[in-house]
Amino acid sequence: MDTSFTEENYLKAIYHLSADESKQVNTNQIATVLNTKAASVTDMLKKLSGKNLINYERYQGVELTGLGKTIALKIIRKHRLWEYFLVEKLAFGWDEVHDLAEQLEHIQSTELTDRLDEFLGFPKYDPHGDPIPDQSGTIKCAEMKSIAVLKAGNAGIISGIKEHSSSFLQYLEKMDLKIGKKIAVEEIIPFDETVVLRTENGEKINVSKAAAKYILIQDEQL
Amino acid sequence: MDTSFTEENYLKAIYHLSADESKQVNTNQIATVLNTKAASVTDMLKKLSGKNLINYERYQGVELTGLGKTIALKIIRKHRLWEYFLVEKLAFGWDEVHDLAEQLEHIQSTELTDRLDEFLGFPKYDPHGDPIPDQSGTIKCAEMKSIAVLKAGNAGIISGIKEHSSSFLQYLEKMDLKIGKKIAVEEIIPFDETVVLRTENGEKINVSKAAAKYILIQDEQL
DNA sequence: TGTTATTTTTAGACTAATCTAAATTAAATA
DNA sequence: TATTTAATTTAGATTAGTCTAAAAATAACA
Ligand SMILES: [Mn+2]
Ligand SMILES: [Mn+2]
Ligand SMILES: [Mn+2]
Ligand SMILES: [Mn+2]
Repeated sequence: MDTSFTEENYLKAIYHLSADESKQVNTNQIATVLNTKAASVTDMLKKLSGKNLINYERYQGVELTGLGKTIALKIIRKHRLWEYFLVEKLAFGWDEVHDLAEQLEHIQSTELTDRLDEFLGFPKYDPHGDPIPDQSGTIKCAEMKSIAVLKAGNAGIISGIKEHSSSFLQYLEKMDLKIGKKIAVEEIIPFDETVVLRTENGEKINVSKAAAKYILIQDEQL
Repeated sequence: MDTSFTEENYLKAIYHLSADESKQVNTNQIATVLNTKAASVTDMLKKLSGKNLINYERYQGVELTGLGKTIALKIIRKHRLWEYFLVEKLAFGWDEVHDLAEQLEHIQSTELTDRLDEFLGFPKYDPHGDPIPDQSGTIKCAEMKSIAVLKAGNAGIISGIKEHSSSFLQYLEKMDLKIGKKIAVEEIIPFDETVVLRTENGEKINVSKAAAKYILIQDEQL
């Protein structure tokens, strides 16, 4: 029961696509996120199906089996632990670590993963606020909402993002909108729905509707 | 100018073989250390030659070009830095880290390598006493000799080993023969050439001729 | 030096992962 | 419902890396 680098990437892609949309995942969606062609995806789906990692019927889309989900979560665990390591120990910026983690997530050794986890102090969230699955593959999924749905007066702690492109990460960096920061919505300007945020130290930050959609907050600290 | 996982392993193997024997490396030697067949090696030699990473003429063996050596040293640098990380930061045993480093050495990013180096405090030697090439690929090659060639009364510091199998590493572990330990040769028993070592704290350790061959010492600390 | 043994290379085939182009199935819509 | 459009699958080819078996070159040695 060995999974190749490539198979792992497919499982991870299917996991993320089905988490976002919580339904059957289509061939073309997978092709898009993996930067490959639909024909290649079909070939791989047959292979993964043969290994009982996905449920697949021609033309009907796919979903992960229990085994497939377990493997996907192991990859995601490694990805996020390595991202945490790179930011916290090697002083990389949060916009610089994803591509490296894409490589490191394929290192095969649960022993290494678990020791890294311990070395890092069992972090719950990666640098982008995404939850890190524990040894058993369990994810602590905090209740989060986009600041685009908030009303004036609402408050919370920035806890996650829905967009991981480095241009967006750099935007947040520039705006000083960091994970863990406490913010309150002061007003929403009607004209273009700009969200005006107020931070704990009185700073005012204007966020466009487009950006607000991708910023997630949590009500209270756990 | 991109080198694949496989190409990197060939370059590394050729480097190590030519360091040991300091001459042309043969097809069969490479096949042996890489656990592959001579025919596969020939194919790869042609490919590496086409990329100017080795000098190769049919039936005459190979040697690395300057470029090939540079790449090999980068892989070795990464291998040894990761081994150091695994032992010093994640508390792995020195007999457990080689296979993991075989995977980690192929992670592509000089930025990561250099930051890891810094994080570790720019170590000069890996857990097995092998020198870690610096950023420019320079190796500090200390003068070492096998304790099998010593006479009674000679002394030095255990600084390296010539055999990296985990069974040998575990043997040294059991004998409490660690890198950095100061030892003196008390006597060499004529019958079977057993080397009797005396450590700084008065401990006596008997080492067989077979094992003595693989243990390297240095005269003085630098 | 001629013959045998060893090493190395070639020839041809295989697998994993990919692609393009064509065929098929399903979905959308007139 | 019939027709058009979009999504998906198949067919056939390609590339990297590997293999076995056979041929060719070199080395060993009688
Ligand atoms: Mn990431
Ligand atoms: Mn992340
Ligand atoms: Mn090693
Ligand atoms: Mn080592």
